[in-house]
Amino acid sequence: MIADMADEGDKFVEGAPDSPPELRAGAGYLLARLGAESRRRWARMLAEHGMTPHHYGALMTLDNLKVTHQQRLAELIGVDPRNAVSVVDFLERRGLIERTRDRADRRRHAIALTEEGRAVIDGLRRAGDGVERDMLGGLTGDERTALHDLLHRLFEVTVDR
Amino acid sequence: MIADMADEGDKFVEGAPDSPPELRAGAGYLLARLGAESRRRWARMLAEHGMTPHHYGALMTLDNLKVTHQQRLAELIGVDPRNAVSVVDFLERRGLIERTRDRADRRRHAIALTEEGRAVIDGLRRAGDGVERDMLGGLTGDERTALHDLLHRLFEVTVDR
DNA sequence: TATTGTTATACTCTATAACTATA
DNA sequence: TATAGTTATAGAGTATAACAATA
Repeated sequence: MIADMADEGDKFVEGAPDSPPELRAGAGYLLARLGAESRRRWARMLAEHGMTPHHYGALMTLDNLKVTHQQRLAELIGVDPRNAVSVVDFLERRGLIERTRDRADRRRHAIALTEEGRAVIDGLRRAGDGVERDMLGGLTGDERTALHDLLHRLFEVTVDR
Repeated sequence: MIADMADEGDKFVEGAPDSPPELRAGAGYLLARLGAESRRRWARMLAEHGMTPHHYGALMTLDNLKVTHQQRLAELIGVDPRNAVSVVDFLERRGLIERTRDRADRRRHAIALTEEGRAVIDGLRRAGDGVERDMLGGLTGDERTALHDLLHRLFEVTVDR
C-alpha cells in the first residue's frame, strides 16, 4: 500500500524536514534527457523554417568545414550515412548546398554551401540564439560558458577526430 | 565548382597552415547532438535488459522520489503524459512498480517501486556506469564532475520544479 | 469547467538489409 | 575485397485528437 505522494517539492523550503530527496541521476542519463529537451525546442523553431535539427546540423557543419563528403558529414551530425542521403537531398533541392563528384575519388561527392545556404544560416543562427537563451536562461553567464566549453570538448573526444 | 575536401583533420598538426577550422556550434545544439549520442548508447545497453531509456528514467526517478503520480513522472522523464501510460504499464506488468489509486484524489494513481524494482535498478546502475565511462572517458575526472554538476543544475532550472 | 489517466492513431526518426559504382 | 553513396523498409519514438472518471 502506498501512503502519501511525495512529489510536491515546491511546497517545501530548502532543508525542511519533509523536503524530497534531490533527483539524482548520472551525467550520461542527464545528457540524454536534457539533450532530448533541447532537441525538442530546436525542432519546434526549425519547423517554422521547414527544417529539422539534422538539416541545421548539416548547414552549421558545412559552414565550419567549407567542404566535406557525405560520410564525414553524417558522422559529425550523428546520423547513419544511409540516412544522410535524404538530408543532403533536401538541402540540395532547396539550393542551400551543392553536391559535385570528387575528381580524385569518383565514388565521393564533395558537398559545400551555396551563397544562398550561407544567407539562410545567418537567419537560423539568429533564431537559434533565442532558443538557446530560453533553454539555458536559468544558468548564469559563467555557467553557460563552462557548459559550452565542456560540451565542445566532449564533442571532440567522442565524435570528432 | 568545389576544389578539394577539407575534412582530413587528423592529418594536420595543431596550428598547421591547412588545419581545418574548429567545429563551432552553440551549447544548445551541442547538447541536442551529444544527448542523442548518449541516448543511443544507453538504448543499446538497455535493450539487452529489454528496456528503453524511458523505462530506465522512470525507475531512476521513482528511486529518488519514492512515490509520485503519472503526470509528474511523465514531466520528469520528458514524455507526454499520454505516452507515459505505456511506459508505466510495461513496468507494472514486469512487477517493477506498483500503481494504486490515491485515496485523496481518486483520479490519481500513486506509483512506487516494488522490492523487485529496487533490485533491478541496482543491476541497471552497474551496467549504466559502463556506458557512462565509455561516453565520458575522454574527459578528466574534474571535467566529468563539472559537467555533471552543470547538467544537474540545468535539469533543475528547466524541467524540475 | 479543469484535471488525471486512458485509448487510438498518424507521423517522424532511427536502424538495417540489399544494391550500384567505383576503388 | 572494401568503400561511397543510394534505395527501400520496418520498428521505435513522438505528437495529437477524442474520451471517461473525478475534482
